[in-house]
Amino acid sequence: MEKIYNPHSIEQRWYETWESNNYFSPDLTDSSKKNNSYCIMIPPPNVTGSLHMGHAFQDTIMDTLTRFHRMKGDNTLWQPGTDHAGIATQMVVERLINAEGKTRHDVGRDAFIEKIWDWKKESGNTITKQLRRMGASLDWPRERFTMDDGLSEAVKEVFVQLYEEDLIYRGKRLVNWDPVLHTAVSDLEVLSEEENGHFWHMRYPLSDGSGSLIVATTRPETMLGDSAVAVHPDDERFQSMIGKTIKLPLSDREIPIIADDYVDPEFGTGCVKITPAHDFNDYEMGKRHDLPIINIFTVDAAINENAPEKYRGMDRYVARKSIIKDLDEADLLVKIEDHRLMVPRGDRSGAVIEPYLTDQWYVKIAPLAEPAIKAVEDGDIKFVPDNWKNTYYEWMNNIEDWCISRQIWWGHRIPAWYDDAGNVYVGHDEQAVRIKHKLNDDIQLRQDDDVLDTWFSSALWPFSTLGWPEKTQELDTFYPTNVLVTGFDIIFFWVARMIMMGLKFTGEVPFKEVYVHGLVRDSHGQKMSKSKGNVLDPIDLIDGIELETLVAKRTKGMMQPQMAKKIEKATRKEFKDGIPSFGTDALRFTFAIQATTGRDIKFDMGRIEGYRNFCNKLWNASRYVLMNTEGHDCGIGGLEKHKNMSFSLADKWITSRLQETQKQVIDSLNTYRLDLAAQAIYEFTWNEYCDWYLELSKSVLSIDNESNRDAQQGTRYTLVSVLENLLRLTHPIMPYITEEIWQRVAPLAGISKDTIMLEPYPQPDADKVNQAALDEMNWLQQFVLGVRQIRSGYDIKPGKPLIVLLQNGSAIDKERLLNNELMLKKLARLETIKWLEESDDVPESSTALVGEMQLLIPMAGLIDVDAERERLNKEITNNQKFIKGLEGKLSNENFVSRAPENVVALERQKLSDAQGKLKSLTEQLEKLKSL
RNA sequence: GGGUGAUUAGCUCAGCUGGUUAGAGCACCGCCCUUACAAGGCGGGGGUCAUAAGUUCGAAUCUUAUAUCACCCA
Repeated sequence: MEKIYNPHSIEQRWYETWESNNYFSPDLTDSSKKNNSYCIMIPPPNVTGSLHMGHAFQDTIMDTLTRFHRMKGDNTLWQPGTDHAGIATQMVVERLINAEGKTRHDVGRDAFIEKIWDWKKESGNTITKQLRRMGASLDWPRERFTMDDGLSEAVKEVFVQLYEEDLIYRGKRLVNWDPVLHTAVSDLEVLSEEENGHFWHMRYPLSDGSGSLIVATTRPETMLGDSAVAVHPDDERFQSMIGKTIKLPLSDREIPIIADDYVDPEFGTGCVKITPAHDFNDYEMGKRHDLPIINIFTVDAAINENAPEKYRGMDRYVARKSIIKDLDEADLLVKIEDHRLMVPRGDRSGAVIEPYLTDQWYVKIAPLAEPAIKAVEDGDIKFVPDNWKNTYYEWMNNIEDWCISRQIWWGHRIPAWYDDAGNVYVGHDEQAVRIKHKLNDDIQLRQDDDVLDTWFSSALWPFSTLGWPEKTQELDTFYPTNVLVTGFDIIFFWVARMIMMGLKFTGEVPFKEVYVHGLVRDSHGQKMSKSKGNVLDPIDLIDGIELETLVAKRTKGMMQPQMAKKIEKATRKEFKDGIPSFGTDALRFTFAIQATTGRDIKFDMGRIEGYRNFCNKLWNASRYVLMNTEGHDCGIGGLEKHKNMSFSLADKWITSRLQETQKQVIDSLNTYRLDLAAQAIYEFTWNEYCDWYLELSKSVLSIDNESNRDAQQGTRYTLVSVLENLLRLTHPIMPYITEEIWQRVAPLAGISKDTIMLEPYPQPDADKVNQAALDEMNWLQQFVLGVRQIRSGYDIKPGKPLIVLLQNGSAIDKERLLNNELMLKKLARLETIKWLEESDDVPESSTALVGEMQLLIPMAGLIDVDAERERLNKEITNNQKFIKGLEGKLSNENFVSRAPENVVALERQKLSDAQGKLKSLTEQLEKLKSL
């Protein structure tokens, strides 16, 4: 093995091996495995997208769970696939066409869609290649795409069924209209943010000339569509005006003054202009009062022919200016206030969304939501962490009908046809519609131009990918799936809709648990975004990137070029030497150890560097093991085959600790605490296996004679078996490095298999936990630590051999010393260890305690008496404080009588230990004084 | 305005159903290139657990209020 861990040379090779051997595929030939199936559906990434840090985090979680369950013996499927991402993809391709100076309308619908398919072929494997780089063990032969034939069939089937049950309807409603994209978008695709704006106060004169009202608005151009002015029914200021009419300025229409509870008398002037065609609240009020709905906008949000001629054709903001000017000239503009208001923008186009009256398709959601709420209430679906169910309820209880039609070209075209009379026919295809409704060929049918919201097909993902509506073996085996891993941002878009559709069409929940993870942010806690220039590409962390390339990447194609300088400066400052190559395993470990439930991750370069170092540590520890075991007798088969093999304290201890670690890792993975699992692995590997066990093994391996053969065999056996177990334990989180090392180590443990990833996951064995060994090892560690502290405290060179004298030892201490003298000498660099008799003179020493036993290092020429005195005094003071606290506690009648017995006993034990220690420290101080 | 979460060492975070002299990594200080690893070893310093009140024999942990921050929904 190379001296330095080099992820590059191993990762690519192993992934190809795994994939080409179909190790990722579940076994469907054996029906007995049906009962222990495990399945995760990947949230399908946009087919034309590329991997970002959020994906990398999420995929690490899913792959860790998948590999864990596969090794546990479950029949495991991680289902891959991509999403056609209607608007996003269409926009990408449209931009390409725009660059050629054409629009999609110049190209035409069919040709445009053809171009998108071409684009998909070209760029669609970017993200799947990147998923492979992450080590994701997805079953690639099953890869699906939301627009492939099978899934499209499922979409039609669902649409037709819902329509036939009156759960899909077509209606003229106010929708969120994107005037740039020319399509309706759902509530969820609209992002409202507070922006600076104005509040215009306008005077509306009464028709009878008896006075006027002042209305305030943030969108004055909508006055062209006003059909009433509303006041609160109890508002005394306006009582006399209710029922009268107003002469609407500029339009010269007469509109009524109405009373409605909705009006907040405190807000603005207490009078609200009502524009039912262009405001959601006004629309509702218009329905209540039977007001006319006057649409004044074109699809571009320019003024249409329903408005006075003067304004027709003007863009909404041009019209706004013109209207303000005209009002001002007519002396009807009272004042303009600065105002912060919520501005709704399309999440794709960034355009200000207008409420707009159009014909759209809707899903009647209430009948679907009810069972979906119940499934969570009944515990059929559990959220992890649990509190997300509140967010889910909150939304589900206030859910509105879902607008599923989009006026774009890329997507599943709505399976509805119209005849010339305007009748609607819904069916799988035109032929089916004709047969069902007995329509002759001479009747012209025209398919609806709209396509379905992308989330409509995503909602079917958990069962459509498994072959639904066919009754497939895959559905039978893997549905309901086990867990959905997702960010909270799409609980509404996607999770809730999958639950509703899953229950509706399969009668079962689509997944039993929803694991909600946090967002990956930059090191300052900022969201990563192109415009901030703080985006990290997971592939760059794996492969490394030169500073210049990184700067170029971050500043290319900026929306606001003036930001480029700032970004360049910040990037050069943060990444002075670019980013080194950390490898996939280090990246995955970084994600895993930070995956505390429901918390965002601040991505810190220090962390990933630390875990790259951890990989190196594991690598080098393995080198040590191999160096000392290859070509030697490693006791393959264990005690059963080698009756004389003997185990040292260290062997028994590390074996015990391995069991405890395994238990903790398994428990943690079962409860989605990847952070605790990774933490346990890290600590065991570094702080126990490497820092103590490997060091202790050296003293056994250094004595190469006949009488030590059984002990060497035991140690070699333990070195190998613990490492082999540790590699399997770690594999789900770090697949590559564990496979690479395991290939060398497994044969030494008598295992000859092709891959670690199909080996069983380690199981803790309680019989292998040796409490006596754990206690004795603790004694040994205290001993070594005591010597090291003295050595370091007095600047004694690490290499200088020391003499240790022991006092006040019990029989156990004596026995333990006898057992471990060799190891102690080696670890603490001791020349001799000697018991002092009562009668012996005690030389000037610095001392440490191991329980009751005193450990003395003679000071002659090494240690400064004053310094030692000071050190003792300090420790005595600390100890006295501690004792005082304990005594206070134990003299408290309430504590002794009310606290559980074991707690009291523990405190008593602590007190007596501390008192013993104090006594011993005081004696030592006395000795120094008397000298 | 409503909701959710957070606040623990200089930084990034653990601390599970209340009982540790409050932990880790990074950073910091000192010593050391000891044949697995300097991407390392050994030792060390550093925290009134946001604030206040309460429950309790006992609170980082439970309750309430306040402050600050973040996100979601109006």
